[in-house]
Amino acid sequence: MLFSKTMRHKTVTIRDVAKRAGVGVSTVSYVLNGHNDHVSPATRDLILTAARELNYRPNAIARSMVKRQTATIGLIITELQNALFIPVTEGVEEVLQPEGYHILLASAGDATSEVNAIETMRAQQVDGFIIMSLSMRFPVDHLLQLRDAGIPFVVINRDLNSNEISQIRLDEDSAGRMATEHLISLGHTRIATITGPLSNDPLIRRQSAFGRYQGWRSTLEEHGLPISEHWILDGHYTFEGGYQAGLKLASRIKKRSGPPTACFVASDMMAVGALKALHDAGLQVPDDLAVVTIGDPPFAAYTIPALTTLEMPIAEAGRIAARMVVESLKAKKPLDPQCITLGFKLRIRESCGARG
Amino acid sequence: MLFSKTMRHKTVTIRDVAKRAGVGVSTVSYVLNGHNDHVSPATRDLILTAARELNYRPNAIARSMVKRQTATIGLIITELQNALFIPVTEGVEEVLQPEGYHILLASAGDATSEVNAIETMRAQQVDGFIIMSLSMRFPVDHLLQLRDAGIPFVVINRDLNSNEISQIRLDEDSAGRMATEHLISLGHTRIATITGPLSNDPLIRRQSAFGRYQGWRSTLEEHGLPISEHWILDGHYTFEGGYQAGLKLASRIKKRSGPPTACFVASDMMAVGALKALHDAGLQVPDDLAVVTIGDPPFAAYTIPALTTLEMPIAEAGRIAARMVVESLKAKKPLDPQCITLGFKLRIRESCGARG
DNA sequence: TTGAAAGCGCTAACAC
DNA sequence: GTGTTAGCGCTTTCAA
Repeated sequence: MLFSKTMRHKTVTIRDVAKRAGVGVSTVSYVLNGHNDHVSPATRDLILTAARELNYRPNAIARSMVKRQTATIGLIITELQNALFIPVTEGVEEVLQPEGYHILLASAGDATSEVNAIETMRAQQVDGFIIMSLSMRFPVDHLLQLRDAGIPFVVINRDLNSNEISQIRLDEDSAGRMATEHLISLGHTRIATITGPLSNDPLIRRQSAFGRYQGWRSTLEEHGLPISEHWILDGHYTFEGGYQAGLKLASRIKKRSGPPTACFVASDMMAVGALKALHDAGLQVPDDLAVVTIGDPPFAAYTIPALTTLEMPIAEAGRIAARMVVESLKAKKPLDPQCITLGFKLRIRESCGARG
Repeated sequence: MLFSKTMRHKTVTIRDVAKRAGVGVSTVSYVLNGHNDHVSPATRDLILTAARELNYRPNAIARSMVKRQTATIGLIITELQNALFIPVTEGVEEVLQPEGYHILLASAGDATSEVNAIETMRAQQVDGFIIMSLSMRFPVDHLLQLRDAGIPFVVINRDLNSNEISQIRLDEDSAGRMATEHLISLGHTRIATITGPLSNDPLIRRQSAFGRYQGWRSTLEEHGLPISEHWILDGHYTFEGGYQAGLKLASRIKKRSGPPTACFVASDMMAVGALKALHDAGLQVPDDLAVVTIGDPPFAAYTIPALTTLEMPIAEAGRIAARMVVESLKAKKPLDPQCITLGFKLRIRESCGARG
């Protein structure tokens, strides 16, 4: 260490480096930014050693100040507790980091705090936004405002019927269809469903829940298969909700009055709950009830039985979103609004039986 | 909207507000920062309306520039995929957000990228750091350097034998002991363990794995209970590792040559794997083998059987860490290094039998 | 009670 | 090739 303890709070600036190297600040700036074409190798070395000797550390804030960009992207998540948080963040980081962008993170569970988070981050001068939501209905005004401000951003997993906003959606309807088709292809004709929150309360209702449910319903209708209202159970997208729904299903099966032989469970958490309920009720999966679900968490292969499920392309959504805003930033062109819809992939394991 | 589309990129500055209100910039600054004592209510109103009319948005970057602090904390995580990521982040955000601090997020899986991440964030002028690790052995030099720079930071869950660095540790040893004691209190005398990576390779080895293993071992020794080397299986802290270890345990149990009747599984992921292995082998938990584990993920109550486990105080660690660095920042005093050790809490469910 | 002015550390014309 | 200089938008003495 070159510094005594007493000096350590004095920040070394580009001016100090310039002085020590006996050159002007702009030359230092050029070298530090790799604009070597304009600088002779000799001065270059001079500057580099001076910087090293002084333990110089460029101040990115000052740089942002003049360049008027921060190389920082705001990542807003509606719920940290949500399992999707990990994969999006992974995807986002994976593309942002090599591009030299940083992530400013905030969680915002409702519309008000989302507005606040965006406002704060705009104050922090983030260059763009990635907003990962829970597919609830949210007001859209503040997003349009963002767009008007020319700040690139993309919304993942929200139900927006605006074509002025870039968004990445998951094809929930076709997920419901794929799951149901899978069950039908296995010979099932009596198929129940455990849904996410279908409430009309916009604060609770999840669009994904509705989409998945619709997919299930349409598929049964198209195949001319029976739909019993008793076979539609709301599991609230929670473990416990899935458990309770599973219990109801189990009692129905035990009564043997034309019970379902299969069930489409709209989320992995609910599926885990349902599996336990069925087990607790003394029923066998898949023999008494085949189960297919959505979401492929790490534990899906280790439940009893292992879950046949539709993998959600969440990390991919994160990657795409990140790429979109980075592209826009690099091209210095506004992000022209597009809606990308991502599909799900079937992972066959045990919960629908050995054949699939 | 007051602006036409063409003007929307012209940023409104404090000077514009001052001009419009017919006052000096300093007065505007006072008002905007709530230093109302020095300003007459009349001018105050003037300024506030001017700001509103211009849709003025303060530039936090410029502010940071002069105040030389950013109200931003760097959060460095060794592995986004790790389940602990969610609870720490939650804890950290919970205390940081109301204090007006922001989170700059980065993942860094090895020592080199940790050094890089810290360097980048220092360039970004973060005010402090929270470093959440995987309890591997990491070099400590860059941390000491951070400390010398007077930047407050705390390290969570790393095995540092430096008393110059603030850290929050989990009492892994006593977790191992508690788990084992629980099994013993239930009458078990033949107790196996599935451990985390115990390898001597510092890149793989986890200190937590070692601590938990030691806790198990010491407890058995103190009780004069037998320890068979065959009862120590490395499950690598993964689902699959737990599964494989579970399979081995199962074959040992079936041979009936003095098999273990209980097992301390050092992580919840491994426990889930082991549960499945035991099930696949046709064995019953807890009847054929009681299982106690560490980590209380949301699904723990819904495995078959539900996991009796030791809850890790990870969110609490995040909260404490965040509080520590915020305190230090507010007091403008260096964080005096302390090592806080957090304990685990027993959650009794089904995997050790109805009695516990 | 208010305003003018001097920076915070850096980049990028613009001169030489 | 290299140095001088004018800001980026804000806070904060210091005078008035």
